[in-house]
Order: sequence, then structure tokens, then C-alpha cells
Amino acid sequence: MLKTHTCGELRLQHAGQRVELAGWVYRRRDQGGIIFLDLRDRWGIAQVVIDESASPEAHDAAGQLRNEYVVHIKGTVRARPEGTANSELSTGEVEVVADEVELLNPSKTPPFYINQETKIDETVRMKYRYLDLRRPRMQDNLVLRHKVVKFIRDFLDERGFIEIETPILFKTTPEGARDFLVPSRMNPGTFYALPQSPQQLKQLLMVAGYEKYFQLARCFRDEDLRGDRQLEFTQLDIEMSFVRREDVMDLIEEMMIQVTEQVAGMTPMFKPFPRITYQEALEKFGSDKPDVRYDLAAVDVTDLAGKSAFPVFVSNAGEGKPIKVLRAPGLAGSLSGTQLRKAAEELETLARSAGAKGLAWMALGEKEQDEVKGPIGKFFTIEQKVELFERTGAQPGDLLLFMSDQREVVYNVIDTLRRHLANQLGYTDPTKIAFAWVIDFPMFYWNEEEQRWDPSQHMFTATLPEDLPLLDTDPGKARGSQYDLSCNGYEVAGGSIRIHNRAIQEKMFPLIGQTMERAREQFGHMLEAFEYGVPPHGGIASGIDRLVMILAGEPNIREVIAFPKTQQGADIMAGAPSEAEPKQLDELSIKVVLPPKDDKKSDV
RNA sequence: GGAGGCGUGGUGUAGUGGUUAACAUAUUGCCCUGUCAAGGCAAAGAUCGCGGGUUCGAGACCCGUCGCCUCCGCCA
Repeated sequence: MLKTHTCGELRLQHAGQRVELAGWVYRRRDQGGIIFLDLRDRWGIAQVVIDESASPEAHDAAGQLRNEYVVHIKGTVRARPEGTANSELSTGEVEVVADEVELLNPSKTPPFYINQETKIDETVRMKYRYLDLRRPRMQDNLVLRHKVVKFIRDFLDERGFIEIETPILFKTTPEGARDFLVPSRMNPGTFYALPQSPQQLKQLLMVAGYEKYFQLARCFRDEDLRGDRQLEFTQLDIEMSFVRREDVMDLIEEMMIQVTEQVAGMTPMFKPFPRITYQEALEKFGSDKPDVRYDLAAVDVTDLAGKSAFPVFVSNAGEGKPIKVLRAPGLAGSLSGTQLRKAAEELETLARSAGAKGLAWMALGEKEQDEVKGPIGKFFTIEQKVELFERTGAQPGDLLLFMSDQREVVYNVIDTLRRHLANQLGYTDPTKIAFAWVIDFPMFYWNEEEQRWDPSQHMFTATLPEDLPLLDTDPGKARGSQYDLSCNGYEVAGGSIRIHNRAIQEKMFPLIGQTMERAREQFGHMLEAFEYGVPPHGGIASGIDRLVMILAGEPNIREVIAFPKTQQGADIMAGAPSEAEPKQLDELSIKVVLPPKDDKKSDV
């Protein structure tokens, strides 16, 4: 090794020791007769001092160094002189007096700062990702990611789980997203699908009797990217036999608490995690993955507002459309009439973008006796207002936002406004973390377009035992054994107890508009396997990228993935995706036919 | 597929139709023995993403296009 120690480990106790360090020049401070180098490696930064009078050759070599040059030094550790310690640095009490400085490799001037946290255009960061990853922020993130993964592996190993790899080249899996296809050279005209999750395979491992399985599985979904979504991602995949819903939830809850506390050094705001039903989550937060770091829960006032004199509310209530209120604490505060209208208009624009037709509001003055402002105030009697304030907990200076529409629209508007208000009010502190379980999902959503039921998770999800009869009478009311774990407004895990009974499994296919023939073609191996002694089983899957993103306090998933893709699914550094060689296509019996371009111009 | 934002020296930004395109920082050179976002002096560095158009005149206005980001659709 070219190093006896890492740059980050040197402490007072090393004083007097002769050491070798190697790393990158993080900063150089040339004082003339004395040169300071901040030498960086993955473990930290150490100050190296080169004194001209003591080591002229080393001083000369150090004078040639520039940022990001790779160097190897030999020297002696000593306590820094009185008054020159740097408390910002973990190695700040010591320095290495170098007598040999060897340049291992020079570097071009990097296109952006490695040694400063400034905003850099993501295009540039992606093009030079290997330099971006040199930055302490990215190194911290990837180290955290490693620790999370390592912790999880150990945690599950201690509890009798074994990790089993499942294939990447497989067959379409029933997750509902678009598949990535891989052509088979040996079987012209046929394709593998990359797994969207190892769902089927892990269930088959339960049939095989492994009982406790996990895998850090790479999964692929060919859908548009988002700040919290990539084409490929890593999923902690777990499946267990002979378990009930609570067994899986308890295991994950314990694991998440320990990871948060022991690896990320944070404490979940709620222990145990609150359990919210799907219905309650929608009614209060408008979302099945609510951010419960803050309250801001919507209040139903359909009965009350329906009796007001506001025509829209009266008619909506009559049609069974809900009327809900979101209270924005202190938001009306000291605003003037004009400012208030402007603020309300901005919120209305946002509400419209979420599907609302409008947004009614009421502002409470700062003092108790102040008049209630807002266009709909006059439609409510004094008594109605008093009750309204009581129910919503409204305080002087609050802004009340009213939503009324089709139920789904109202949910969407609540979710949008709630997230927006939380940001505006400073409730979204990334150093806080709050998990919440969402349970009792409906088994199916009605697909109006196709006139059929779509499974809300996937077709292997078991129905809650008490709701089993509903499958025959009223499938829309049947609740599944599904459980999702939300964290700071993101879904970080989701799973269910599975169907282990072939008769019930077969009942699912017609319900979701699939013929038995088609089901056998796609899932025949599953149905057949289910005839050979399937244990009751269930499991869960957790998006590791997303979890690490939250634990790292990062605003998007790319910050915790070494080589992520852009929103267009491109790798700017390598230039992927790219065209294939004709020879490759020939071997695969594939012909590329691009859609015609530029219809507008050819018309002219 | 759609909506919005952004694109100006290496990087981050300013730029109100007429400026020698400004500032900070980085870079290069010189000076400097206790700095740590070191400091001082000096220099170099931009076809303003690309292509059209409007105008006497465009970094700015218009149209198109490309790229990046956020969001909707999609995806749990």
C-alpha cells in the first residue's frame, strides 16, 4: 500500500508517528516558504505541511501541485501548533509534516468544484459523473447507502433469512408497468422481460420451502422518470411463510426504526408507526402515502357547508359531493386585502392544476373581533361560522381553504395543497422522519375505460378473510391484506399476504377481465405450483433508493445512485442508449422501423 | 403525450432592444513561513445551447429545435 493510514483517521494519538498518505489535493494554500495541502481520500481530509527550510525538495514538488492532483506523501504526524487547530475538521488537531512529496498523476482543472458545495447544472454533473462522485456529499451518500444495505442484510440474516438471487432475464411479471424486453438470439422473434419485481419467483421460493427469503433485487420498469423514480432501481424484496399481516409489518417496522436510528442517526417521530386505513388516509390527507411529519388534515364539512347559502356547496352536497376544508395556520396573518387575494389566487391556480374548478376561502383576522374575509363568508350565518371554526380548530390569522368536487378530485386537491402549504409553512424539515402504515386497501379499482376491475396491487394479493364473501357479491368493497409504508410523503415499502389457495386464485382472473386461457399462458407455472403444498405466505418490498434518499435528506433519487439516468432515460456520460450495429440486429432477427418524422415540414 | 422553469467565460450568476456583455469564483504568472473558502498584484478567458425571423440594431422580442429539471398522464 502507498498509505499507512487514511487521511480521515489521523488524531492526536498518532502524533510522533511516521506515516504515508495518498490521495487527491483538495486544496492548496501556498504561503511561499510553507505550503499547506489538504489531502483528501474517501475517509476524510488531512492537512499536510511542507516547509521549505526543512525539506526543500518536497517543497519544490508541492509547489507544482494543483487541485485534484494525485499525490503520495511521507512524513511525521504532529499536534498542530498552539492556536492553529481546526475544529471544523475531524483531523483538525494534527497535521503531517511531509519530507517527501511524490506526484502520482496530474489532473486537468475539473469542470466544477470538487471542494465546494455549489449548485452545478445537472447536465455537467452527469457528463462528469466520476468527478461528481468525488465530492464529499456524494461520497457520504454512497457510504450511507452501503451502510443501510449492510445493516439490512445483517438484520435479516440474524433472523434466519437467506438471500437468494433470481434471474434478470425472465418473463413478464404482473406489476402493471411497461416491460423492458431483451431479444433472444437463440430463439429468434422471442423476448425476455426484465423483472419489474421478483414477485412470482419469491412466491415460488415459498412453495419450495425456504420460508424466509430476501434479496436486494434490481428491478426495471419502462415508465417515465421522476425525481423519485428511475428506470432501474433496487428493491429490498422479502417473503415469509406461515405469517400473518402483523408479522411482516412488525418485522419491517423494527428494521426501519433500527436503520433510521443506528445507521442514519435520526429518530422516527412516531413509534410505533401509526396505522391508517386507506380510506382515512384519503379523507384526511388526500393521499395513500401521506406525509405525517405535519398534521394539516382536511376536515369534512359537507353537512355544515351544504346548509350554507353558497349555491355551489348546496348543490354539490345535494349531489353527494364532499365539501372539505384545509386549514392553513397563520397564513392570512398580517396580509392586506390585496395580498390576501393574491395569495388565494395562487393557491387556486394550484388547486385548478390538480383538477379543481375553483377554490373558496375564508380568512380569519388577526384579532378575535376582526371580520372574516373572503368571498364566501357572507353565505354562512354567524352560528355556522362558529361551528366551522370549532370543527377545523381555526385560530385568528388562519386561512381556510374549501374544496368540493367529485371525491377523487377533492382527494387530489387536498394532497396537492397540503404538500404545497407544508413547504410554504416550513413543515418539511428533511432532518425529521415520520413513518406511517397504510392498510386495508381496496382489492380492486374500477377501470372505466376497460369496464373491469384492476387489482390495486397485484393479482396475488389475498383478500382480508372477513371480506372474502364480497368477492362474489361486491368486489369493489372487498379489502385486501395489503400494507404500504409511507415515509415523509413517499411510499417506501409495500406488500401483502398472498393467496395460497388455487381456487381463490382462479377466482381472481375473471374478476380482472382475464380469461383462464390467457392466465394459464402467462401464469400457468404459478397455478401449477400452487397445487403442490403452498404454505400461507406474504411479504413486502421496499425501494432502497428512495429510503436512502430520505435518510440522506436528499431532494431526489439521483443523489443516492452512482450512475443514474436523466428524465429522458439517458446516460449522458456514456451516451446510452445508442443505436445497435447492423450485425447485432441481424443476429437478433430485428429490423428497426422508426416512425416518420417532421410531418409538418413535408406538407409545405 | 402534455404543462411549466432553465440554458450567458471552466463554474455560479447579473444583464430594463443600443454597454468595450458585468460580478464572484476557478484558472495562469509573480509575491508571501501558520494557512485552512488563505491573502496581495497582474493576466488570460464568451461565436450569450442551436436554427430561422422581427428590427436601423437582438443575449434580450417572436417561431422552431435540442438538452436538463419539476410536475400531470404513466408508474405504486
